[in-house]
Amino acid sequence: MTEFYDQEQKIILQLNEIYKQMSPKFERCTGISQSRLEILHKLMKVDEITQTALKQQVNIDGAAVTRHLKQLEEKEIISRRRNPEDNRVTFVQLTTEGRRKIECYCTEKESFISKVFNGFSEEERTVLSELLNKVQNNVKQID
Amino acid sequence: MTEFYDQEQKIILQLNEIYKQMSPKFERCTGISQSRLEILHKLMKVDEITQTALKQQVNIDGAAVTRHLKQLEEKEIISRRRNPEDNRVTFVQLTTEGRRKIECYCTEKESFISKVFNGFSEEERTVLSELLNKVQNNVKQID
DNA sequence: TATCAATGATTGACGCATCAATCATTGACC
DNA sequence: GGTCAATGATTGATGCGTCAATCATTGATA
Repeated sequence: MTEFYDQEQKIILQLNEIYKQMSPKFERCTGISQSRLEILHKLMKVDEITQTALKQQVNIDGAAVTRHLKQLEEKEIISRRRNPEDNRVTFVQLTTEGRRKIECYCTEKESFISKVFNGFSEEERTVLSELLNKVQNNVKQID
Repeated sequence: MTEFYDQEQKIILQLNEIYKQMSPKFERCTGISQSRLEILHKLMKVDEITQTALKQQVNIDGAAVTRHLKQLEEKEIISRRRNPEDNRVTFVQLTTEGRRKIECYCTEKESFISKVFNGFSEEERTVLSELLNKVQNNVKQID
């Protein structure tokens, strides 16, 4: 109905395209998927964390978390153990080897991200972040 | 390296989250996935179009296009025919029934999008679109 | 103590995207 | 006319996400 519909539609399209273009490039450049690196990044900041807490922090489905962790465990990047006080919950932790590897990933990620914001002023970044925040809040309220 | 790294990283996170939160809600609200609706939207604007051209316009993999069209064909929303002058290429076209159905989807989409931009001024939308464009161009140049 | 609801993790089925491999058709070139 | 590279569409394998169903464990309660 609004006369600004075309503009709005274009922004939605831009958001989608950025995501679709960025994700595969991120993965090629850094050697790891965004989700998985996000998991590892959370793990890096703590000693040990509950799988449920981790799931909430990275905001992906528990099933997906389980599968990520399973593979990371096979590669011996993380280790898991049951909580002896409550056998339902499992603790997740980086191995020392894992912790070392992530350093590299993070360096690559940093370099990737700086390319994404090439030519941006601090002002522009701030404005962009605020506007995105506004969008995000609106989206959150839908339904 | 840059001292603004945290801010940049946050924006990347915001972009991802918006995408991840918006996509499923879009689908629930409109009753159709974004990609599929984008395909139909392109089809609505033309009489007939080549499958390759369609693929380029929606910017997704040919394999995915084939699979979408296959299902849309089964539901009799679109129809396809070979180009008699070159049997390799296939033309895609909305059926009249399909064209009718899309009207509804588009109405829902419009309502959805207006919620996403609730409270935005025209100025803000313009700035956002420009900044996203800048991001997109940077991403395009990576690799 | 037996039952039962809640919680956490896992698995299965599915959707949607990618890439790589394959198949059919075409057109150019010997 | 036969060969061969290019083009367009399809299929298969894989990755990653969702939801729904299931399983084990726990704690409250009759």
